[in-house]
Amino acid sequence: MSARRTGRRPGSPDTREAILAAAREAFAERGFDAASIRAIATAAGVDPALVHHYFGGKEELFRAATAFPADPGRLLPAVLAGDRDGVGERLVRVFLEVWDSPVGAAGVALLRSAVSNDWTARLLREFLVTQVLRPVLDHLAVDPAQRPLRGGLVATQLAGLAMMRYVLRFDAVADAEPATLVAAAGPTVQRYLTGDIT
Amino acid sequence: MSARRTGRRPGSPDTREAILAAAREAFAERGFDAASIRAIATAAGVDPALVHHYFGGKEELFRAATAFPADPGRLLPAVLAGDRDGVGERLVRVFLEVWDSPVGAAGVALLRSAVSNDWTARLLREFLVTQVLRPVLDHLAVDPAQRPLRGGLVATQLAGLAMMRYVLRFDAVADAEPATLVAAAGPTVQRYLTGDIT
DNA sequence: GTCTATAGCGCGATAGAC
DNA sequence: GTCTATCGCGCTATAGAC
Repeated sequence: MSARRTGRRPGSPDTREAILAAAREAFAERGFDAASIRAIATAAGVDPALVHHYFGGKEELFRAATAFPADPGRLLPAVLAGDRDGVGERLVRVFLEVWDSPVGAAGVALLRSAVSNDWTARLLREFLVTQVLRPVLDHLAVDPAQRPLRGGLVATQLAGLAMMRYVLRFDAVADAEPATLVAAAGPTVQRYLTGDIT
Repeated sequence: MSARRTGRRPGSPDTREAILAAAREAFAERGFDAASIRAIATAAGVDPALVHHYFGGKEELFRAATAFPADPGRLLPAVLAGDRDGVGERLVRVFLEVWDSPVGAAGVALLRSAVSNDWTARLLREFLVTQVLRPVLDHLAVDPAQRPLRGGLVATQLAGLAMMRYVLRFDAVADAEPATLVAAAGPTVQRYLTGDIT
């Protein structure tokens, strides 16, 4: 899907998008460090220097490629609407929907890079906390003293799911139907959010 | 930084062990790709060429450094002994004990490297399946048709725990008491092993 | 046994020609 | 706007001197 620009664009209008798509894929596949501008440029059919021309540097390219296209502010209301006991299941369901979709590559890129790169790790932590965990815990009016731990536990299950399904590609998890994983992990997340964890 | 002495290191008691220790730490901290033999050699106070002399190559050094010193065959009996409903908790407890101990660095190295390196990912998958999941599922006599999924789910929770506690260092999880995490994640693992996941 | 030196590679980045 | 050419770097690995 490419947004067409109105008005005359110098050169090929799609070049920028092609670079971004190639970058997203490369970062998702190999992580920030291992992905190379040269390989991205080749995949996009352009010259490496052009990438610098458009984006300035590798970090800026990464940020542009992973700028989260799925605005959690738009998705969370659907998770939070409805009964309190169903938040866990709905959170896992939306999580899988996003990550299974094409934009999920940005998430994979972020996760894969966060493992061996400090500043992308911070990016991921902040995204998780401020965009996902905090709003959910707020909405459920969880005891503030328990929020860090409960949020962290939710993060372990979601991150583990993402790791096995998208990064390490553990067969049984990677090939499972979303509904199967929702049924399995939904109650876990629900318990971490509102259940008895002592 | 210049602890360097000219001439031959006399009677260095165990240069090999020093290199292995430095390697384990470097691989745990930065992953296979990002860790460099040069840095490892410097940390161990030896010349990079000496590392090659002892171990032959980077891959062999990695294998030597992560050769799992905690034999699961020795630890699993304690997990499996006892009531069937306590396997989840005991598995999480032993898991944390091993990873919190010095030898846990090998696990962190393996996990961190598996993310951006195909053959270390395979190493990790095989270790998980053959050394941990399969014996546990066998012992519990889980329906063979369900073993891949149930094993995969257990893997998501354990891997997520390891990611948050040791790799991404999500505060609430990294600083939590082992007992807290056992109480929280134990029942999850137990349910994935023997509970209702439909 | 240990170190110096270097080959050979891929990388990010940039200058400047068209 | 796009590309060629190149700089400077860090890496693994090896050859060979002490």
